[in-house]
Amino acid sequence: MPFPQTEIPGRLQAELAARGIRMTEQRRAILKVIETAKKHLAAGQILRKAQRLNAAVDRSTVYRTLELLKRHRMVDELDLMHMDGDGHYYERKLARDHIHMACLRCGKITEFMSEIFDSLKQQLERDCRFSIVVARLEVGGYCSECRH
Amino acid sequence: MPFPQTEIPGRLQAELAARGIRMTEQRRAILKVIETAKKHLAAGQILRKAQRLNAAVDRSTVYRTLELLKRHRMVDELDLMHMDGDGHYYERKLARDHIHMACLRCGKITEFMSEIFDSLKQQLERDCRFSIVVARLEVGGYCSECRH
DNA sequence: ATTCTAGTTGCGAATCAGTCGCAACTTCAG
DNA sequence: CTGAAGTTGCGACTGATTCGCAACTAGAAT
Repeated sequence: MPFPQTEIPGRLQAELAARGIRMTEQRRAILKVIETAKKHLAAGQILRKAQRLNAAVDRSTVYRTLELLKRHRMVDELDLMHMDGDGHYYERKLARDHIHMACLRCGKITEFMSEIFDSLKQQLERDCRFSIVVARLEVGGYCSECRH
Repeated sequence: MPFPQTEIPGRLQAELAARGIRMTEQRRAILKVIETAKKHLAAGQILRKAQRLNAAVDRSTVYRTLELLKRHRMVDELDLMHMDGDGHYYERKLARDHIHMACLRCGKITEFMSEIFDSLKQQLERDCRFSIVVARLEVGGYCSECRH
C-alpha cells in the first residue's frame, strides 16, 4: 500500500466507533488484519489471519464485516484483473486514490498515484455531471521487468 | 456502446477468421449477439440470446468463447461496480478505450472517452515502464439525474 | 451493577458464476 | 473425401459468497 506509515493503528476501529457502530472481538480481529496487511488480501486470507487472532471468527462474519466497511467507504474492493480466480481483494481506503497495475506474467501489483488521474476524475465530475463515490482503475500488462 | 455505427456487422467473425480460428454455428450465434448488443451483457444473457439463434448453444460454449475473445482482445470484461451480483459483463472492444460510470441509484451505465484518460495511460507506460494490455476504469457514483 | 434490545454471530445449507473431463461431433486443410 | 485437430454438450464440480435462524452480546438506559 502506498504510504502505510501515514496510517494510525486502530484507525479503522476509531472510525467505526465515530459512526456509532458496535465493536466486537471479531470485528477488532478483522480490522487489525486489514490495517496491518502488507499486501492486498482476499476474503479467505483475511479469514485465516483473523482466526489467528481470534479463533472464533467465522467466514460469514468476515464477509459481513467487509460489506460493512465497503458501505462506509473504509475499504476498497479490487479485482486485480482476476489474476487468480474470480475473488476480490481488499485494501484500506486512503485519502488519495491510486491505480493498480497487475503484471500478467509475474503477477506483481504496482500501485501508482497520479495527478492526471485526479484531473480525470475532476473531468468526469464536471463534464459528465457525475458525482463520484468510488473510482477504480485497474491495468493489466507487463511490468518493467517482464516486458520481453 | 459509443459509436456502434462504426462497427461492421460480421466484423468479429472476420477477425477470428483472419487469425485462423475455426468458425462454428455456435460461435457465429454468440458473436452475433455480442456484435448487436445494445448494452453490456452478462454471460447468462449472452447464453439466452444466443440460444434464440441456435438452440444448441451451451453454457460452457459461451464461457469458452468469451475466454477466446478475451484472449484475442476482441472483448473487454467489465464488473460495472458489481451493481448486480458478482458476475461479469462483456462488450466488444473498440479502437479506443472508454470509461464506465455506474449510477449507484438508478443503475444507468454511462460511457465516456477522454483525452485525459489516454494521457494517463501514456503516463503509466512511460513513468512506470509498464506495457499496458488492458485498462479498465470503472466509476461508481451518482449520475446527473440522481445526485439529489 | 443490572436490564433490555437491537445488532451481531456461528452454523450449515444454499446459491451462483464459472470450470472441467470426456466422449461424440465438426471443421477445414490436404 | 478423409483425418487430425479443434470444438461441443453434458453433467458433475468448484470456490466464492450469501442466507436463515437461533443463540449471543454490546452498550444505552436504568
